[in-house]
Amino acid sequence: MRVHRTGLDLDTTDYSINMDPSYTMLEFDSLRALPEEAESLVPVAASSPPPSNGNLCSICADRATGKHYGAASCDGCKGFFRRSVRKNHAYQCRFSRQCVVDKDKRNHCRYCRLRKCFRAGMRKEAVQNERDRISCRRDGQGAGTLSISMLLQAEASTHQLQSSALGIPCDTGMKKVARVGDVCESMKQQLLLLVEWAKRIPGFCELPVDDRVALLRAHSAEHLILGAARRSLPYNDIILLGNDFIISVNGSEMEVSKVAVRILEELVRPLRELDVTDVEFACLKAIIFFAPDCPGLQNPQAVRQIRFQAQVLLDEASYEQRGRFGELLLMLPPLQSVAWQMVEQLQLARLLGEASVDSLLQEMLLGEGADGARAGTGTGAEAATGAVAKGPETGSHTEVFSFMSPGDPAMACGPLGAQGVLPNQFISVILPVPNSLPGLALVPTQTGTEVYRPGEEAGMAQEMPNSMSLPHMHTCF
Amino acid sequence: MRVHRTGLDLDTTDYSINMDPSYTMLEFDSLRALPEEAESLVPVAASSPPPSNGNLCSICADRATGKHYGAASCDGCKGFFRRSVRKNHAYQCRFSRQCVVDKDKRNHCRYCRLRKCFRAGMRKEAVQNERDRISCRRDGQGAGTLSISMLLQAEASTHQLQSSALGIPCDTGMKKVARVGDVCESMKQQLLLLVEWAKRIPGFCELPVDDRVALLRAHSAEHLILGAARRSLPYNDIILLGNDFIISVNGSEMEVSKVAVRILEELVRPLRELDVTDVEFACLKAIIFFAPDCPGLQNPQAVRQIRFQAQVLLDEASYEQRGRFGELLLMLPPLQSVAWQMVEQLQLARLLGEASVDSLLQEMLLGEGADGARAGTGTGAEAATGAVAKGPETGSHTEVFSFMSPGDPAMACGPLGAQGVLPNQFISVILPVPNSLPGLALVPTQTGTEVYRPGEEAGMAQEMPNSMSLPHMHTCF
DNA sequence: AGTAGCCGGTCAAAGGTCAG
DNA sequence: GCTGACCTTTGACCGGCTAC
Repeated sequence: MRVHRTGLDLDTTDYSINMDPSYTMLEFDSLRALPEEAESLVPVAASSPPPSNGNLCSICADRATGKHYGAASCDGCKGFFRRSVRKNHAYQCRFSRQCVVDKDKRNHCRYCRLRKCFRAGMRKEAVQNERDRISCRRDGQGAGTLSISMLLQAEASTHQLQSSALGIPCDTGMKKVARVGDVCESMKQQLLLLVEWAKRIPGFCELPVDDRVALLRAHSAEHLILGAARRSLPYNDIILLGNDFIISVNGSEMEVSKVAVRILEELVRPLRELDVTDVEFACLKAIIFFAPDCPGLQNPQAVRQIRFQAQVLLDEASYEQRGRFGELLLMLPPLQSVAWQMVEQLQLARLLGEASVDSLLQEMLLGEGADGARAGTGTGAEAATGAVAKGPETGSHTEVFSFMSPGDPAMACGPLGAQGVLPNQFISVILPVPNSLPGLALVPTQTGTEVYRPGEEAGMAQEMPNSMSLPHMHTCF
Repeated sequence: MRVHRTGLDLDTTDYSINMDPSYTMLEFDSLRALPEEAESLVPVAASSPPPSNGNLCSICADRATGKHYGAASCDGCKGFFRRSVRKNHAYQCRFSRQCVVDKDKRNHCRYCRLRKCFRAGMRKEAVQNERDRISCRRDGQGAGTLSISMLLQAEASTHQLQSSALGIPCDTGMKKVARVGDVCESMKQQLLLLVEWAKRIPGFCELPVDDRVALLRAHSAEHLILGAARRSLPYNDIILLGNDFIISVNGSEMEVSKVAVRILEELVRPLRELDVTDVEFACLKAIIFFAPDCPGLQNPQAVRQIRFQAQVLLDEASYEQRGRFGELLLMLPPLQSVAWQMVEQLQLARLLGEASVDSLLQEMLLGEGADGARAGTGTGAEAATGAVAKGPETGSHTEVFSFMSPGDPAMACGPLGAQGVLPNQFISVILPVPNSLPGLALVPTQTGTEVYRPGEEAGMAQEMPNSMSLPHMHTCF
């Protein structure tokens, strides 16, 4: 054990500097040290080539001697992990399980050290096992590797677009209370931004086009709600829409304000209490988006893998505070619930003629003709294997009740025939930019399948023929 | 531990640099410098090794156990030096700082002993930070907190009850395919077991009675689904019910089998891939149960705290596999989704007269007259503060659509008047044990508010008058 | 054939323990 | 409370195997 100094005793200065390392940086390091994979859990979560931390131990930030048991680590953490696994040690933290694990203090708490080993990607299966090592599979490289910076960029780009492209003044003092139409307009804008966001995620662009469509539809309502909640964090008792209208608890129409109250109580309040960071928001968004049990996915495993990465990124980003990661993930069920209620309200408003719902909202939010707008709904991600084959029974009571709720199970399990038809039409609708967002510039997607044709987008969403894209739902009305 | 110092020991300079820590041992540092003559470049260690040879302590001439902190020394001097440095002890010589330090008299003067340690070449830099305790782990188990063993006990007790109390053989080969009635019967049994389970959780028993009722209602459907999924893990393509009936993907009625497919695809499959443990199941159950955004809670913070504990327990139980905790929590949104679909099916079946839904199912699953059976729904946990005050608008379109879906928002946000009326009645219904579970013995709860009265429970659920307990929902039909 | 990467093992020298 | 005989843990270094 080299007590402190290496042969070259120049470390002394470094030492005093490292005494108080910004812990976040250490986290960042370990965060980049994404492990190869997580067993059967997820195929191959690509190992990220650690750009900055090069040869730092992802557990304690000491000098790493290579990858050991799945994580770049120093000899100390390597030996510690091996001994712990071999002897099946059950450590206990004498404090609150948030001990700092760095070069100086790594021996202070074995529980927290071991835990950080696991978090950094060490796997106990790698101990004592064969020497073969799967290191051949080490480079997933660019394919499907998520990173914080990528997510932040995607987020920033849509925010840029939002504030610069909208012709509506965003910073004037008095904000107008939104009416139903304003809400719909805002939702539409936000949905377009969601598409933009998704296109900035390389993993998304590499998915089959049908899967991309499915993902865009599946949780769009939750993204709207999450975005609204986030936007409203600085305010009290109002929801700030993307188009600068507000929804007030007291001053808005009843149907609208009911959802608003839930957003404030169940989402804004806990988000505020957690003081969620931008990074955490970005991760949450990706976690919601890449839902592997989204109905009709051709390649759910790829989606699961991306979500896994996002989930691990969030874990790393929120590691410093004990229990924080769990609290963040536990926002998702209420978010889903509120989102559904919003969709129901929208449905209702449309039925009553209070809102004009254009095709975009129809297809993304109301899940027209498909299973969209519902979380983890439908026959399941892998349903295409057979369970869906007996779909056509939907007709029995379905048509009667299908208008009951956009989340009606009969709809969700409806024939998947629409999948073959809808997606391409759908994507042609949502990818071009309507005039309402004049400054919005689309970057070409990496797959090149969708092309932005400047002349064709105007009013397209409204004018799109429904005959093909709404094969099922519209027959119910 | 190898101390990697070469013959060139530049510590002298370091020493003077490190002088600051207001340490009275500084005295010894300078003292140590004293013996050096003009040649301060000569390493101390090189000059120190006194005639005292390999296996003699260079401080007290006792038998040395090796090199410690830079000098061959015995365990006594080693420990003495470590303690002195660690505790920053300031000794004083009562004589003239010329005390003899040998095996016999080494404890006579700590000042002179420590000085001799330094002179022999011991360096305080070689003393490390305090480490973790090796043995004797004291369990700082706080009272009133959740624990794994508590959760496992609660789980085990309901399993015991289940297998011993049911008059139905559980291990015969051929299992019967459930019809709608069988499903309902199973659900009812499981809901009663859920109540039993909850009563084994001390934190639950300490909640206000209305909150206990609210929690029991809020996510009962998810518990049924989770239980079914868990029970079905060992099988393929079937759902095993608690009463030993099965739901087959192919052989069951359509409505039932649709939910079954989703359970299999979205829940059983990932749970199986994760190979979820009993402990993890137990934690998940508690996390689902203690939902702080359950509508109408008087004390959401207490519930949030319990869930936090459960969530942290799960984290600790699953931290050995990277990303596992997140994957487990991410089962909850699809679970919620499937649960709602099941409730909708149940509602539908009841509408069509296919199922006889008794009061228990009505109140716990369908959320009659309250917001139950929905996850994180309603006006929010803290809604009672004011948002609900303007509830009565529910009547507008609500009655028309309230049967649309058990999760209908209009219902969820309905007047909370029911809360004052329902709970106590409700709890009186679900706490006694119907005859269908003859062997089920209730343990008295710790609060003592509910008492098991053996003579009164028979058929109570069925016979309970609906007039009070279903003030809202039943008027819709 | 050589080298890089990762696993296993070793053991001096850290650490902690707990009667006395 | 300190001491020190006795035990555990740490980690720098090295040997060996596999893949490229």
